[in-house]
Amino acid sequence: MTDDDTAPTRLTGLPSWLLTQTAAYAGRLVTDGLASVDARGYHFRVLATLDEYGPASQAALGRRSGIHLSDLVAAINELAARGLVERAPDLDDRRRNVVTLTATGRRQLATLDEQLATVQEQLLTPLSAAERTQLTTLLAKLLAYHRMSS
Amino acid sequence: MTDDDTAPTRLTGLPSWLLTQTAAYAGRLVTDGLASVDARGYHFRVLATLDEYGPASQAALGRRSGIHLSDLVAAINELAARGLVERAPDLDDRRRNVVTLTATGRRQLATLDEQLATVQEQLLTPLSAAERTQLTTLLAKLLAYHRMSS
DNA sequence: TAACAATCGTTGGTACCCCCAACGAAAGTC
DNA sequence: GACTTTCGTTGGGGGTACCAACGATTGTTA
Repeated sequence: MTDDDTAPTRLTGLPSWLLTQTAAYAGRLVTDGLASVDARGYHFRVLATLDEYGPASQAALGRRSGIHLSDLVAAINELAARGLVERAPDLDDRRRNVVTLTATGRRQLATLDEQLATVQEQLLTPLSAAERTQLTTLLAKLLAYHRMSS
Repeated sequence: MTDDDTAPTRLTGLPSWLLTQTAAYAGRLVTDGLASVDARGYHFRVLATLDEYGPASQAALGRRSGIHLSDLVAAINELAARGLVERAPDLDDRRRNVVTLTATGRRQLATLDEQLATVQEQLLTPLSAAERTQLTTLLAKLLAYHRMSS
């Protein structure tokens, strides 16, 4: 019956397959790591963006974090419920909300940073330091290209 | 207002972020490419697995393609509805179904192969030939490691 | 200034991939 | 014969990503 459970070469040869598969493992590690501190990917992305660029409207936040506006609403709701973020109406432009990182949010961000550092180590374990920079360089190149033409 | 729409360095520095983001682009290309010939990822994976290993039970198919048994049911339903696959009860083991690739299915697989080849080209455009093999080597290494310890 | 266009936040829905729990039916094992 | 395992199936959930539409507000411009 040859009941091997190894993948077809049709798949293992495709770069897109390798990418999405490894990304799936990476995603699982990230999701689990963040879940252990009651967070998920969107939360970190929002907090990190706020920390780096300062308070912003949801629209600007979405553009910078790459999160869809409609998904951002729920993410901010969850963050606000946890007291990590504050959402207040913008007095200068009454269409907007101003989202601000709280002190608690900044502490949580530090926790998430640690968690994610651990995850990176788990993810890249089999690679040498040189290989890791190789990988990030190549991925960054791909990302830059596709970010441009979109 | 500095309304740049570029991502925070907090994110761009994380390998897991680079991976999942590039994978997102790759996934979009794959999804669109396959959708243009009325297919999706699971379909290709099933067809390719059948082509390489021959007729098999759904359980074996799931193990080899990495598709969850519960998801495989729907995928085979869709493939069978398109006449690309045949599902017949196994006479030797009446718990099993034997899934077989049809001639139409084999032709469709060829079409999908072409589509995906195009996608690989789109995906890897900014990389040289050497860089492409570098990338696939690194990804394969990561994948092998994480497949083991799971 | 009045009409039009664009932006912002929100809601609700879709798609894909991945995973889990449970079940009846059929096989294998002791 | 009881027990366990496998197989196919159903139903559900979660996370990421996207689209369409809407009221409200702002801007542009004729």
